[in-house]
Amino acid sequence: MIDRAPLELERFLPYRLSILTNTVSQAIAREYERRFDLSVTEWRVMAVLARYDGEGLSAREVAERTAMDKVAVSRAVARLVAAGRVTRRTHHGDKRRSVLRLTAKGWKVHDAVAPLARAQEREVLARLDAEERAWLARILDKLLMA
Amino acid sequence: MIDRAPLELERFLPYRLSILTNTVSQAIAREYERRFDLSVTEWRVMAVLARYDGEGLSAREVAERTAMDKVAVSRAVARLVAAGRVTRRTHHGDKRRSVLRLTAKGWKVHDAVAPLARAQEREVLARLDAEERAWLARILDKLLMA
DNA sequence: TGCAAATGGTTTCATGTGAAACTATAAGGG
DNA sequence: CCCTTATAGTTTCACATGAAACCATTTGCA
Repeated sequence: MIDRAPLELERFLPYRLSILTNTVSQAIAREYERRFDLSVTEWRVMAVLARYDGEGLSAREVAERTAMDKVAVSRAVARLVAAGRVTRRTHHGDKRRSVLRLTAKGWKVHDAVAPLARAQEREVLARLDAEERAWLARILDKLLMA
Repeated sequence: MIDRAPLELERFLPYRLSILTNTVSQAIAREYERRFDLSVTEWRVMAVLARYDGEGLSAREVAERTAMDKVAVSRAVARLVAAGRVTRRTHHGDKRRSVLRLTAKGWKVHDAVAPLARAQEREVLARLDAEERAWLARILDKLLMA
């Protein structure tokens, strides 16, 4: 049986996910790109550095925790270091590895952006009722695991 | 009250949506990009042309129905025309507008790709049970309207 | 009518991005 | 130990993308 019925793009899951992701991400990204000269990739790097602060993550660990590839991380880190938002040192005992940490300046940016991000998330979730939010969380968990 | 708790990226909705969208889209996109030399944007254009066939859509209408901007559509159409998959004529009575249609060759590609796309969607949805699928549809409807 | 504003579409420019190649260092196996 | 292989990270190249400028045509209205 040949499957020739026209594909209805607006009912097609990958398409709908793509639209939703773009609108949700862009809404906030534009804001902090403009106000802080901070790209999405840079923000993600800052977020994980903030979260695992004190440990001093390597670029590879950042890549793992942000689902970005190492090239993207390398570039984001280079910009963050140039902007004085992140320090990069060499790992004791493994000169290949870098040790990344937020600077005080980096923390200030983080503390300004984090509430914006949270507010944006709340705004989206506010359009759902409690039951829908619970299902959404569950569905994402399921689809995202391995 | 200042909101300084570290932002957990892996629980953050925009981030999770972004990961999910990328994995879902790339899984299939890679396949038909390689086999048919067809980008995601080109595929979307073909999908709406197939769906509204006979009417002969303009580039603007394609843009509306694919949520792509007019630049992206212009480029995708140019490639499709060059590949002989789409014809472009000038609208009767409005020389600014184009009238786009799939060629027989275009239909062949469409008929080969559409089942791949559907199969990919089914594969994702198969990871959810019936109840979850219903909620997902409902949640996307709600989040995507307006 | 004639002219400013709007519309359809393309081109240009500056920037972002992934893949692959590359450098440097470390680890592992004979 | 040496030498192959693996790993961390950067650079290069080729291409995708969005914003703004642009051209042609049409519309609205003084």
